[in-house]
Amino acid sequence: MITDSLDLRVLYRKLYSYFGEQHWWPADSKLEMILGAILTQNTSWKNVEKVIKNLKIKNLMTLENLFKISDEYLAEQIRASGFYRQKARRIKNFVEIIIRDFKGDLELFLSQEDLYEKLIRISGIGRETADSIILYAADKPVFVIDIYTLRILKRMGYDIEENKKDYTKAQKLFYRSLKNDVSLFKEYHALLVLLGKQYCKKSPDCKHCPVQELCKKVI
DNA sequence: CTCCAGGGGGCCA
DNA sequence: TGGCCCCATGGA
Repeated sequence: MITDSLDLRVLYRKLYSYFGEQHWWPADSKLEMILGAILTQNTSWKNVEKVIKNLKIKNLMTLENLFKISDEYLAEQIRASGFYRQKARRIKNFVEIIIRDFKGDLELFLSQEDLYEKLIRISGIGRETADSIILYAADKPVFVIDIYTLRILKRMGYDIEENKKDYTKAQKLFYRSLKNDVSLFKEYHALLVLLGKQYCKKSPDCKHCPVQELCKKVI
């Protein structure tokens, strides 16, 4: 088992030099970032882009308008992102908290000391979505773990399974290896997703993978 | 046709 | 806790 934290620093350097800056999260506002985080749950970003574009056209990229409309109407507007009835309710759950408990002040909500606990309490926002919001909307240094990250760590030889139960375990690996830097965490997560999408898929393309020398078994 | 995507919640042992 | 099932569209 590889436990040398140097590997995770080497991985970042190699990914960064190969792929370059990713400038995540791609969103025009914090609200858009948060909606994107909910909409992309187990869903391709391509579909989410369509929905975000549609929400802007329908003038629904505001807390007030999202609060006003019915679940059914919102569900119709986000149909292309899948799980649309659930996600409509999840978005409403979030919006209702901001409107009712924070007077619609999203910045005030994001500056809460116990932001993670407040986020995780909202039905439809789990660990990954909460961490994504804290990193990319509140700009606080948490390392986001997703299925790609778990898969990459596993294939590199770490004692990690592609299962949410190893979320905290995977997070600790990065915390032990890296300095607490918001920009670094933002960029690293984006690079891991990119690597996962292009080369470290379920059926991997190790032959062309830019970091295959860090992997335990190359297929 | 099948597989899977920038997850989360409910239920049950 | 952890395993299983459900949610659902759209692209490859």
